[in-house]
Amino acid sequence: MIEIRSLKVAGKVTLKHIADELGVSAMTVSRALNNSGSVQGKTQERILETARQMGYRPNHIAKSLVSRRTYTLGVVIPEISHSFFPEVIRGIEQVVYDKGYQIILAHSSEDAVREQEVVEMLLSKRVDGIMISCSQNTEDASFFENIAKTDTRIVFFDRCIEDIGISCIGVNDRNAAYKITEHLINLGKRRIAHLKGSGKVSITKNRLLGFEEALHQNRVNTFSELIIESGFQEKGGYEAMKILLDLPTHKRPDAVFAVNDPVAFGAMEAINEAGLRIPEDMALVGFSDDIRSPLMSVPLTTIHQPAYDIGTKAASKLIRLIENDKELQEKVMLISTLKVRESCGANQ
Amino acid sequence: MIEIRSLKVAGKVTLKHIADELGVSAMTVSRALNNSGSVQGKTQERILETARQMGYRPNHIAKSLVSRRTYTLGVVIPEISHSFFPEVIRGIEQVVYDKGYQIILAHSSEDAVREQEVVEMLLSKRVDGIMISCSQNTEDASFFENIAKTDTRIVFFDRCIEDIGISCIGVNDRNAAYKITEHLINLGKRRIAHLKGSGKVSITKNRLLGFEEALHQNRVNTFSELIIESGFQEKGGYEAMKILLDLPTHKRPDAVFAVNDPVAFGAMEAINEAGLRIPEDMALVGFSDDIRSPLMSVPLTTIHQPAYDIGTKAASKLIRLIENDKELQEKVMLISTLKVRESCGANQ
DNA sequence: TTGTATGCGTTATCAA
DNA sequence: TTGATAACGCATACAA
Repeated sequence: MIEIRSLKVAGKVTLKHIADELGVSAMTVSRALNNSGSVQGKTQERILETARQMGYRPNHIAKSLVSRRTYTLGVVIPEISHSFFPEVIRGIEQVVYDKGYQIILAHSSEDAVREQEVVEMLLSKRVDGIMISCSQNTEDASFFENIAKTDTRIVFFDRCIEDIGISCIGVNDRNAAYKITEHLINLGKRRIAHLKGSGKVSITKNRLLGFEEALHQNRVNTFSELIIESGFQEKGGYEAMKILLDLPTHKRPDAVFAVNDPVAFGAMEAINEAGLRIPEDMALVGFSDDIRSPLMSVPLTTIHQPAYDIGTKAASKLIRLIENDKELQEKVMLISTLKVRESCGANQ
Repeated sequence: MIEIRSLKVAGKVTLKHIADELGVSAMTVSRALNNSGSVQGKTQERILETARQMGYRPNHIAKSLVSRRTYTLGVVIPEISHSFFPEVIRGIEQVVYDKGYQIILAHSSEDAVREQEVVEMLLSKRVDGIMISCSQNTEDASFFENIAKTDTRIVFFDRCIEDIGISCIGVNDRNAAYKITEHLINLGKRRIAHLKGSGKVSITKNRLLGFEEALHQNRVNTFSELIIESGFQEKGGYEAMKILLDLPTHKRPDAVFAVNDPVAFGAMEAINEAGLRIPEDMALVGFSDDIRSPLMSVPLTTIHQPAYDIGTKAASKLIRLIENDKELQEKVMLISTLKVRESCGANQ
């Protein structure tokens, strides 16, 4: 039983305090606490016990200053209220926790300016790495290229900037978009619209590409007035759909492929308001398999993305990049699956 | 135009580097960068320009070591896949971003052991404060009391430990539970079950209290075999409901009040599997107004909680506690509202 | 207005 | 096995 002379309030006890308490040096305490092996058994025991009693908590700030490692990763997401992202975070959390890291969660609110600000902040906090899914108006690739040149590792997930040598974890967007568009074609649709994303991010480009390719390969006409930019949020989907609905009746689409499910929900609302039925008057499909999609009054046909796995893959990739200098950048495309429900008209 | 002799890769530039570059002292650079006012206009300009060109990024780790402030808050949630929590986080994010703080997100996965571990880690990272919603088996109040004694501020939200002098931001659970139970009584229900939460957290206790009180005040019998612990997750709701369904037919409840919506979803599944209809054979209500609740095939009657506001209030309270020594602990009860949908049988 | 010394809490390094 | 010293990057306090 060791009596502590100066009982400190937890949270402010330092190595020095423990050292003074026991009449040893701070270094010895450090070594004992870190189990370096070079401390006498008896001394180590006394130190451990005293540290416990004094409520010692290592100061990771000081540790980080010395080690230049924070064991903290930044995660930047554009919109936490899309169910896809919390699920990705669950996956990330699982991996980083096991590996002894923490995450700082930052939210860009679909705004590139705010995105850069939060990334700068993460960099100032000296996170060991960053996982990011870009905002809808992210354009400045050089911003990320410059970061990639530093010793801060970075990995994109879902919404990537491609071809700048930074890892990207997502699904095969192009192929999936192709498949779901072809599904509409097989259902007899011939005037197919696309509510496209924004900016230069991968999913905007690749989902559009897959869409166009499917039309082309199946000799279905492409109508440029049926490709409307909607961004990635419900509101944008609603507004983009309004534009399509304002077309003369014979020019209206018979099917709509939305870049993601929230956009499809917005479109759904506009279609309902116009008094049209889904899928009879207009088929509608999305992408991402939002938690609400199977529950809508007309369940939404969509592409299921393995969000949790995207999270685990992104996190393990990032940690490997941090911990292993020889680890290479890579593009990981997980398997997505077509979820046929009712909004496409297949199950009538 | 200033020529930089030693172009550093961004992220590793220090005050000293900039100072050497310009032949001034590090302190002058520090002052210039912090706009302390005591630097000559010309010098300051040169410093700012050089810092920009060299890609200087302040090292918040070092700053924090000196200032003992990290401008980082820990947020501990039990289950990120309940839509309530991401919405709370959105609210928190909004406030902390405006005030210049960051958040470290930690996930206890409904496990008290993990909860303590992540809190210890947050403390080691010297967060300025912690917002926490307890796990379902959190029991150790003294753990939090001890933290409250230190200079790390702490605030509970939604799931609190009460009466230990720590702020709690939530809704009036007891009153809301009373109201929704009385609603069932007014609908003629007389054998009402409660799927109760777990542990010592506020919502378990208060929702049960409100439930019992409503029965009592309205002279409706309480049946102890109809109060089953379910925890807070869907699975627990499913299993608890199975127990009720195994009761002899005449002893089964005619209505069920679940401690939250995920539990109600689990119960819903069990009821469906048993071939019973909601609400005809058994009414069902929840609490929290999950994003899925209005979309279920039988939309769920529930209590709506202002999740976003709970987040903003919790964050502003915490920041005030951090920044103002005279700020007092308080219990904030926001307004919740009864959302009558179809699962209770009112809209038939 | 600018610079020097010192300390924040920890660890690497070298010496004893 | 233990200790003294310096360093991590910055800011406070004081001196010039």
